Amino acid sequence: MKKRSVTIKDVAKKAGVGVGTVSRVINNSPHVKPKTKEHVLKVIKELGYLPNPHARRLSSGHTRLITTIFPQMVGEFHQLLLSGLDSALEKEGYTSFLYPLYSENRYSFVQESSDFVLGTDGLLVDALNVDKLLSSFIPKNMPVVSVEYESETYDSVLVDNFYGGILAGDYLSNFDGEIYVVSHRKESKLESTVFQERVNGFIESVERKGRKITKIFEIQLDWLQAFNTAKKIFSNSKKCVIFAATDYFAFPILEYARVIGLEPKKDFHLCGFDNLSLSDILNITTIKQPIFEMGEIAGQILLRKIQGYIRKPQSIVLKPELIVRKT
Amino acid sequence: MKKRSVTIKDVAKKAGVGVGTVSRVINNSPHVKPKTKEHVLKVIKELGYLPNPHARRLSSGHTRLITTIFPQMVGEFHQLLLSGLDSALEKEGYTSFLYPLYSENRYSFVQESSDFVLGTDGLLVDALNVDKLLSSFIPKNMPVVSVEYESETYDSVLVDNFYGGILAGDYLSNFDGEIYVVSHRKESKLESTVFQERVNGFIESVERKGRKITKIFEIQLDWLQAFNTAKKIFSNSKKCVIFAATDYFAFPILEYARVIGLEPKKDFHLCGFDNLSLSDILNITTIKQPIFEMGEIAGQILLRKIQGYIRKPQSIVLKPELIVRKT
DNA sequence: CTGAAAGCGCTTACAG
DNA sequence: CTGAAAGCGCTTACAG
Repeated sequence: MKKRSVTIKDVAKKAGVGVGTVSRVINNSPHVKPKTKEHVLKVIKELGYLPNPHARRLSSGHTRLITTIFPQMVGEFHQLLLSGLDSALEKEGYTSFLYPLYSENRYSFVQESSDFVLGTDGLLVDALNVDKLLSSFIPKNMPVVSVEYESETYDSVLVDNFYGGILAGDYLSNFDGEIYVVSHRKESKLESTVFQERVNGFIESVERKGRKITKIFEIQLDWLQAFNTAKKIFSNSKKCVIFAATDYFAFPILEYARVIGLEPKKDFHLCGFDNLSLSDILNITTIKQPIFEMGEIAGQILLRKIQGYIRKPQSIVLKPELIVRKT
Repeated sequence: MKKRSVTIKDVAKKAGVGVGTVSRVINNSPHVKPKTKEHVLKVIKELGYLPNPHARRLSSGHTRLITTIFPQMVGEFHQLLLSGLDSALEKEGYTSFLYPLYSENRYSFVQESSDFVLGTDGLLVDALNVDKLLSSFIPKNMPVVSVEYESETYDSVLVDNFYGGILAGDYLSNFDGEIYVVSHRKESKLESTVFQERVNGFIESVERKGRKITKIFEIQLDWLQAFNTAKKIFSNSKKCVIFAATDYFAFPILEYARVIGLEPKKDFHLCGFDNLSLSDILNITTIKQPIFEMGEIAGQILLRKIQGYIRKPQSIVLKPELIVRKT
């Protein structure tokens, strides 16, 4: 029932020019006489003409759009990653929109109706096993970059999580007390293994130092679970050192310790991972990831692939860094 | 240079049928003989055929896609809102992707290249002045729903923020001490006024009770700023009551109080807004918003508009609720 | 149930 | 600098 909207033909007719000319002006082609352009622009405004994006994309073959897929939304982390991505994309007039997989339904949706991914020029996948996720629904020639997961099929950019774990282990091994690890349990088989790698590095380091890990907890990405885990840890031993595989867990742990009157660096030691702003505020020792840079590099690679650069997929691995603060 | 991908014609030819038939099978039309369908499906698989979404959208006129625009990414809040939205959209085979406006560039991008919004069937805008944001770039017949902002042009669904402020005021006025408010300063003129309304309601209530507000702080949506604000507040007066216009601020305030050894409900009182899970963990008294419901209702309205339902724009206003905990 | 054909609204050589 | 026309890859009456 919605009345047909105004098309390029309507504009052409009213402006007394060919549709080609109208097309040129809306695409800012330099090959239009200024006077013609001005006139066409006026008619466009009068008619309230808005080019149909589907038609444009069908004939031009591109959209200047990128899809970004990732598991849960972790506000600050993604804002940083995406800012990095934006900084690369903007230069070429691209932008990205997001498709977070925070529910089962969303997992199946991407896999079943790849349609909306195919409707963009490229795909960035964060912290997910792209190789399994994409399967046969994405054509071979679709430009894809994997972040925080080392793909076998596509270019990847990630941080050396194992080494990050080593750094945390080397730091925490200096202190007395029982050693605990609080890590993330994958909620989907498709999530990447970054957490496992961090833990593996940590284990490696701790063992090299001749220490033992008392217990490893694996929980969901959830404040409350981390809080309750802290409760368990501190009920076992007041004197302890804890590696939280993400700052997101480090906060509630510190918080709980404070509630029961424990003092960081005296009663316990704690090292997080990520270096989110909250670890700065709370003065939590952590492993810093270059998040913005990951996004930026991923964007650059993606753009190159879209532009036709072909090469064997390779991985770019950035180094994490220990930031010692007051825990 | 990328080799032309396989089209519906290729499939038709190889399967020995017309393109119409291929179209019918990929669209799951019931008017295809099972045998034909099976055969075509086989050929599709052999050829690795993937329908071109742009062509589909151009001729069918729809995408079953919704754009969701909102300011910064606040992990949990949006995950809830979007889950509500999903629950409405999924029933009709729709899904939404996100376009957060966390940077200046993104603001101008939506406004300049409305293109990618027009490429979807509908638009959900959260916590933004839609009326100004959309201006002339969105055609009049585009289905739009506004959440957390009362639009003059479109349907809106929101919580009665003023009343929420009243609830907070009625609660906090019971306690002695200087009264402070920590609210959000808009980072863009286009952000909605929910925070202002909460504060207005709070002021109204407090004045009715014959009390006075000592100071109102307006800060960015940032842990550190809230933390530092708490520092200022507590350096003025140890005995105080604080209204944090979002739980996001309530946490660092509580945290700071704890660091300097203050005890909630004894030394100070605190009421947040939103009822995010962290306020539950930290036992912060707060004003609960029905976030999921907002998303769900918005989705239902959007769907109806897409389906052609036309009516005057109206607002649906939900009631917030005081949740008394240990602050 | 199926095929041939028109049409969706653009872009882009091509010829002038 | 500009117009007429082919083409992008589908969907959908229409006729059979």
